[in-house]
Amino acid sequence: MKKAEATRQTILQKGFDLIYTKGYQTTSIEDILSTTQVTKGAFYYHFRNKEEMGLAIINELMKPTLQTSFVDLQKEENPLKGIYNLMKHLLLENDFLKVEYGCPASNFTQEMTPWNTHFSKALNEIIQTWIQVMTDALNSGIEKGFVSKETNTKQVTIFVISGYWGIRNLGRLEDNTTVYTTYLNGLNNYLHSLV
Amino acid sequence: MKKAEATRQTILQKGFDLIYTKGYQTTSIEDILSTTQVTKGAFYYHFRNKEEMGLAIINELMKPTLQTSFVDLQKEENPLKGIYNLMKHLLLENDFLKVEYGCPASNFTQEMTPWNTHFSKALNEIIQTWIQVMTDALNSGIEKGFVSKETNTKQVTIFVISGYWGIRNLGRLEDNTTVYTTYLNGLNNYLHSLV
DNA sequence: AAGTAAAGATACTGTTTGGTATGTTTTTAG
DNA sequence: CTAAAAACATACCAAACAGTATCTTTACTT
Repeated sequence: MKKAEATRQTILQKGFDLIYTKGYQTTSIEDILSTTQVTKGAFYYHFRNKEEMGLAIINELMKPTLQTSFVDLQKEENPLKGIYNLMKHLLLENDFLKVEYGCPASNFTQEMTPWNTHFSKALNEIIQTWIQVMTDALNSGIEKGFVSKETNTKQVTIFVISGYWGIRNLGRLEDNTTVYTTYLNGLNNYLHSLV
Repeated sequence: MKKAEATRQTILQKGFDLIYTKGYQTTSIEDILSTTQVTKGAFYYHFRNKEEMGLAIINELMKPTLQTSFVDLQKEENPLKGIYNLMKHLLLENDFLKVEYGCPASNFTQEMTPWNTHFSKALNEIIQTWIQVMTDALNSGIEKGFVSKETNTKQVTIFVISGYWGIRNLGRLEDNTTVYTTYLNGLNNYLHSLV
């Protein structure tokens, strides 16, 4: 990796870390600079402003990362199992995502949506892809007989993703993984009702 | 109402409006002052600082408002119907809550949790009350035969509330009530699986 | 009506912060 | 090797903002 590209990645990575743990607005550019070896000149060489960095974090860091989690869903034969395992993985086993910090995409959405349309648009693209992948998985699950034919796959997808975002929010408040296991049990029961 | 109390309420009300639509951090005290007839002197007479105002908004405005929505849940005989109607009301019929702005409590939580424990605590109290009320309703629903005896009421509550918070988040992104109706249908199916 | 405390108005301050101007070093192309 | 462009460094600026100091008006009590 070229050196210039390395500093760019440093900024994005550290920027993501700080924003994930503290929020976008409470993370100042100075914060990023002081916790790295990057100077202001370098920062503004790579990004026109703070917003451009934020968008780069979404598009170049978060998007690809989430993309990989879709793979787990796609390689599982039974989508109901796939969905449950994905959620379990995201909530309990992924040591990149922490309870107390919630879901990066969800956090970002909540904080930025009211006043920044660019962010909303970028985030919406991510979530729409997720919805698409899950719906497709459920549809093929119907064909393979894993899911009841009467299932409205789009509806189930929306329902499941809502639950995920919500529980992440709740998890932050309580700062405790027991709500996660409780949620997962609830999800499990729900998914079984779709067979 | 005394005049002093009136200005205090003006601040809280306008503060809530702005925070609900724009977020806490993007709402400056100057914003509140310029959209009301209140001056800085008056503001700082009533509140020691911005945080104290935020907490007052949670405790004196949001808490009581949410309390009233619980009543709907408690007066319904069948808790499953009660839950569905409550959600439907909150999502589609309450013209105080807007799609594009989401759920005030959820928004606040997301924005403040990472850096302000006072806010988290106040918000957690609200949500814990909500959980309690819903669980109680479901428990009495079991006794009355509306809900299956095998139901884990706490689990169902967590599952339902997560869904609500999540869909509000999703609704903001898409800025469209169709996700709400989709969600409500999903919720309806889920609740029927508990009979 | 007068005196006192509550309530409100105005001007100001210190700091944070995003962003710029300008200069220096490093890399790359020819 | 050298010139030019890319990459980085430092000092500075203007705006926004939370909060304070001080002064004036309003409301209440006796």
